[in-house]
Amino acid sequence: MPRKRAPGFEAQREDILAAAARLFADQGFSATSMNQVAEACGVAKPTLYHYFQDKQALLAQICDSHVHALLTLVEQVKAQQLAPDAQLRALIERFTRAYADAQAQHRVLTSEIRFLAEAERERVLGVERRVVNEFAAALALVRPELRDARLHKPLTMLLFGMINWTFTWLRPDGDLSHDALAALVSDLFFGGLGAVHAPQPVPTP
Amino acid sequence: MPRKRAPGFEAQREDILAAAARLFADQGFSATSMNQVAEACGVAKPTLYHYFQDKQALLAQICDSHVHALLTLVEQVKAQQLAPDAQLRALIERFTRAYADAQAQHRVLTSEIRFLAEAERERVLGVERRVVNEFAAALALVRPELRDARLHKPLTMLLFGMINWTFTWLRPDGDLSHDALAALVSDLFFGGLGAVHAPQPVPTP
DNA sequence: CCTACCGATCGGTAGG
DNA sequence: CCTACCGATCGGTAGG
Repeated sequence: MPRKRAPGFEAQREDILAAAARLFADQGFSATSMNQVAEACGVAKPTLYHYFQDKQALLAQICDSHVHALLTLVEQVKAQQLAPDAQLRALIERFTRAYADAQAQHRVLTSEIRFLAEAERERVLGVERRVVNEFAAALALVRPELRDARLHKPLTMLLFGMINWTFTWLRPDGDLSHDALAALVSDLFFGGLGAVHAPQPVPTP
Repeated sequence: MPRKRAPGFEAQREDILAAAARLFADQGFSATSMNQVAEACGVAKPTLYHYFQDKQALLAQICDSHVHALLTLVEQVKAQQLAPDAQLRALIERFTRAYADAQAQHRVLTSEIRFLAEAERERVLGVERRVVNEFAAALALVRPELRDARLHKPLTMLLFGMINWTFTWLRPDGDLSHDALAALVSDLFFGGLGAVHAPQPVPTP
């Protein structure tokens, strides 16, 4: 019989995942102990093993759910059927905001994925690849000749670099809001696309 | 009397640092054991403690020497007294190349710095700040109104994001060389700078 | 007796 | 869901 509130298995599970994501993001997966996770959500260590098989399962769940959230976000934008420019701008804005809303999950996804076992890592990377491919396709609609020059994916990764790197320097309470940042990234990237010249249009024989 | 070769204290030290940098970059600082470091350079673990006080001293030395290499690189470009555009382009090219030449050190500097004790971390971050400030100053020479809008540092960090993020996707044996990447980053960033508009020119009262 | 290093093992703590 | 533990391995150091 619960004492204070309905236990809420799912709610407790989410609490644990959120606490783990924050700790993994701040300290790294390896340097974080299961005792720290337990303490952060006010339960004893063995309780964690009631909700998750082991430490890696926590990491896998964080990465899986966040990468699927990113994929859903891309598909939502795609479903809007915007013009190419507007679609790419929308993607940039939504991803910058997603980063702001799920900072810890995003950092775990990008930095701690190497600690997953191969099967889980490949599954997550597969979804990541779909997200990147959607971005690259949106970019190719804006500047088709960049796809012919095989530059649409490198440019997509440079864009992800700008967005993902913000965790190292952007202060949530600083002068620059995430909205202003999204506008800055959009302006910079769109302006830059116009200046990129495709040198060797590789023929496909 | 040495058996095979002159022992070379400094050479052995450099060997250890190189092996540690690679392991720390691939596995993370916490997940790398001193035994692994020792094994990677063919010595017994206690030998490591003849060259370095402890595991953290290895990390501190890697970060210190790499961040100073980056600072030296910036100062070399500055000493060339190039025109603003050429100087910023030179910085981008040199940093992209530095990343290619010292991939492991660069990844350790950007990802594992949190495992340093506060004093060492602050010392390294201080040098990093000087590097960023030099980049931001070079950028402000190209587009002075961006400094007035307080966008020169965010834009500098977006540039670092593009360069530093390459470790997640750029294959050393892939189609895109580091030279081609440097040109791509330069074109994209310079083109983008022209498109960034400084919305609120903050007056300094 | 010094240096440079090895085989063995220390006290503590990790995940489970 | 807690107390009490385990096999193993951690970073660091003893004697020789």
